[in-house]
Amino acid sequence: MAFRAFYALPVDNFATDTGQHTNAVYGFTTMLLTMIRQQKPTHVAVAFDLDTPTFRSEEYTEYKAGRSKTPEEFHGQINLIIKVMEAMNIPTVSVDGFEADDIVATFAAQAEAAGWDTRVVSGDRDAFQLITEQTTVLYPKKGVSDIPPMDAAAIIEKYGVAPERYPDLAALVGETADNLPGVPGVGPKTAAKWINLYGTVEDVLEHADEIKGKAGQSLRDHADDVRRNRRLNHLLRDMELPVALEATELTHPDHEQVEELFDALQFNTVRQRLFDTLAERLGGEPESAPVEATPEFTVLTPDAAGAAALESFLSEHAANLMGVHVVLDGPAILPKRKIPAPGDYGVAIGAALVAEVSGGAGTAGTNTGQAAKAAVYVDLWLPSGSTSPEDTTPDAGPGRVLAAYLAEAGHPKAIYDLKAVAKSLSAAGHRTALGTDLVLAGVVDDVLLSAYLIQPDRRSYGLDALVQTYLQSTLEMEDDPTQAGDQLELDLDSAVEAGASSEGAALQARAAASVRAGWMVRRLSEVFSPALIERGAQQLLLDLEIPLAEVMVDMELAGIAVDRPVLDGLFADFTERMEAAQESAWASVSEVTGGEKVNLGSPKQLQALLFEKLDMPKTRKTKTGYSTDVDSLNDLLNQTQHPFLENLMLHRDATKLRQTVEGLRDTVAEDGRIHTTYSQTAAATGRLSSLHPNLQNIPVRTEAGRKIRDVFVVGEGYGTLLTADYSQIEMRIMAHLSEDEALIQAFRDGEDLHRFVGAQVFGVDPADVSGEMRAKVKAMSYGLAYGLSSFGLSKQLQIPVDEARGLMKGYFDRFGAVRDYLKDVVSQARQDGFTATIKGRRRYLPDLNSDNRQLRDMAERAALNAPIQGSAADIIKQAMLDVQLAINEQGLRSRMLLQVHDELILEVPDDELEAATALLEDKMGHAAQLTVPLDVNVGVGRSWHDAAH
DNA sequence: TTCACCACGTA
DNA sequence: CGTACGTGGTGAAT
Repeated sequence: MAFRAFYALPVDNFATDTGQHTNAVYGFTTMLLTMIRQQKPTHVAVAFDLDTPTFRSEEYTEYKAGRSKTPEEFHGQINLIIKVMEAMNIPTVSVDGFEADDIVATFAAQAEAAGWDTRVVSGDRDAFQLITEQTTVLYPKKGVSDIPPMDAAAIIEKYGVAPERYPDLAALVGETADNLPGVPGVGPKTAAKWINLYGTVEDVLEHADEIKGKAGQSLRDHADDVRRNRRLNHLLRDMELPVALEATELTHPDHEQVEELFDALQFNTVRQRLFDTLAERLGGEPESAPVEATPEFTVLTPDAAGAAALESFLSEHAANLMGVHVVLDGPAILPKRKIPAPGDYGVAIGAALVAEVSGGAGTAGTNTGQAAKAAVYVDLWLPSGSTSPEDTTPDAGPGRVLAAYLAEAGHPKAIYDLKAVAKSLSAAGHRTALGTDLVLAGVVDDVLLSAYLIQPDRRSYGLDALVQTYLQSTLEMEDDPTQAGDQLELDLDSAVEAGASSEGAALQARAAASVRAGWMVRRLSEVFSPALIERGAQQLLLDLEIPLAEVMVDMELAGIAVDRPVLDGLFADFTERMEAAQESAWASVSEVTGGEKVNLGSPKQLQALLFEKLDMPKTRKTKTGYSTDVDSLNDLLNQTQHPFLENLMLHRDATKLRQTVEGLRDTVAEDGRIHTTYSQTAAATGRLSSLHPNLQNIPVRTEAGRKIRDVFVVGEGYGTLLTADYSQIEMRIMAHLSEDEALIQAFRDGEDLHRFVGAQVFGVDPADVSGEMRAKVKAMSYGLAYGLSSFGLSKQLQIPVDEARGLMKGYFDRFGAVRDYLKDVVSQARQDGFTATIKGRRRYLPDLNSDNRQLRDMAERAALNAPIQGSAADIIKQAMLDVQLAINEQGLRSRMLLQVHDELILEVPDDELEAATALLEDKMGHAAQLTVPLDVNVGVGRSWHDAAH
């Protein structure tokens, strides 16, 4: 059942912050609680398999062979389940040499003898043989929520034989999972026919000669297999068990132990369900409604009465933290290829405000009673039939009151995805009844950002996923997951039936969903707040990430102007190059291919051509064959001088550039600008990422690629683009964190870092450091921050491993503190379980203690890099805030448009150029106090390319 | 239509 | 056998 739970529940949604997976624990526990509630047992025991051999594997060494080994993520969860059982005072039994099903069968036999009704819950069909009048088997159909009871009638209906004959049927058919082959060509239907004709397996075999045809011959040929199967699938019913039947009586759980364990597992909701379920069974206090139940709410009418109702609601609750959920109707309903433009970022069509009445529940995790809640919903959508805001009387409705509340910085709000909400509210005036844009202030928690700070390497930060992980609940309208799903439709139907208009019903449903989401945001905030404080991440949230989200709203809305003709010209140019290279490539192999046009974009077809038809030497292995990446192709070119390879690489280059240009062209909005979207929760180190399109990977290294940067230009009404980037920020952070005197001195003296280091490593004068030496040292210095090995360095520099090792030794001899620092980072992280940046941003790396060497090594390299990359991210984020603040203070029109990890791009009116330059140098240069100066380079130009210095 | 894989652009 | 990302093509599976 634990295994079933493991595969039924998404492993990513069930993990503690430290990386312990809990999906099997969660699934098993909830399944057991459901069983207790449904079946109302007086006695419960749980049996486990052991890893050790059993009498079955002794008899048949192939038993259960060929099973893929247990996934890494399942590891350790069984022990956690046993701990949960201990906390619940439910005995767990396992016996060396036997399987869980034998234990279960023995318990069932004892119970039957004692005249008890028995339920066996098992994911093994062999348990069907235990079914009698008194004993029912609960066998999971799928997952852990659909576990129908199987009695004799159900078995007969499903398999056509009585339960006691089921193992006979299984013996004939075979069981793949146990590696027990049956009679080839015989399925359940044939087997059932024979069993009903003759009886047991032995009876069938006795009459084997009477069975005609292929099946009969097959049976005779495999009689031994069948007998073996039957022996092995027979469950023992007379074992010696270490626990007496009477000792399995269900009792009250160990309250303290459950609290402690569930704190560690971060089960915040099941704990209540556990106490409630057991209390209900054992006649304790009455069951309380779950904390996550949707609050009762009022939909405010779009008139003076609604406004008054909202006023009164706010006068009572606005001073306290409220969960605010804004219904966005936008990207979700836009066709995928539609290019977002200002006003298209999703439109706010309603908002729910949810408060927790003081005197209700305490802090998260210690809730014992039901929280008192209060909620209202304000719809902002244009009423049916109206085409413009004028059709309504917004001044009289609750919209104005809501707008004032949202804009009031003194009213604390918890929200989900501040940036997205603020963007859509800023466009509210276009499409809602309010006729004005909305301002959002007073956000003291964005649970999206809180979750990211707590666990920065999650795959999904969707509200539903967070609710699942941290509240073990769902956004679906019904708490019971087995009944979720059709609830919304049901509500709609019943409302329509009751005579309401379908529009009214839709409003009601929208309101309910919004209120529920608002409540979940409120609850998440409650759970996250203490967690943030415990991690020292509260400042990061309040002083860095939340204000940064607000800054990015304006950056995203601004976008960056593009020169359309230049863009189109590049596309044509790259297309031409691509086609030319393709023709040449095809021509250069036409003799081998017979003119067949290989798809140059298909690694698979390339492999066939290069390694089979042309019989070139094999390159690096990939999962699906041999690599055709640039390094490999260059190696091949050196060895074979085949012109196809050159043409192929030219084609690759041209295709990639063309693709980049095409991607940009597709995303130019109607305002002639490209609006990227920054993700604040994508990179585990704390960096931002850029999406739709990604403007953080625009080519720069090659001449042809750099031309693409000429496409990004200053927009109308502004004079120039201004770029400012940090020079060698990661190396400076390395110097700061390692406190290496030599490195620090180099930066303080303002020397060319790589020249300086080169001089040290090669033992020559800085003036005598050749370009080649400098390049080697540069590669090494940066590589160190990533955990580069001598092997990797040798490959990158195309030098012997010994030489690479010598380089590294030379480096560490001169910069010993760097080596000590790198060593300390890993050992400290192994101890703490996390790394931290200069602002205290953590990254958890549980794999540092993994048994798997590859995983462990990867985690070590991540541990080396995270503090450095993450601190750089902290610094530029701080700089962005400081820059924006200074722009505001000085009343400048200049505006930030892009961030590319260590670079900011601004749009500046001519008369502000001086002020903006000074401001950037100052704010970026002083965003952090390091032991070394932060050096900033500023460039100016009409395009991004020209502004590069 | 979805997914894994490869390849490749940036810092 | 250096980190952190996002995008897009291919080809197999659904």
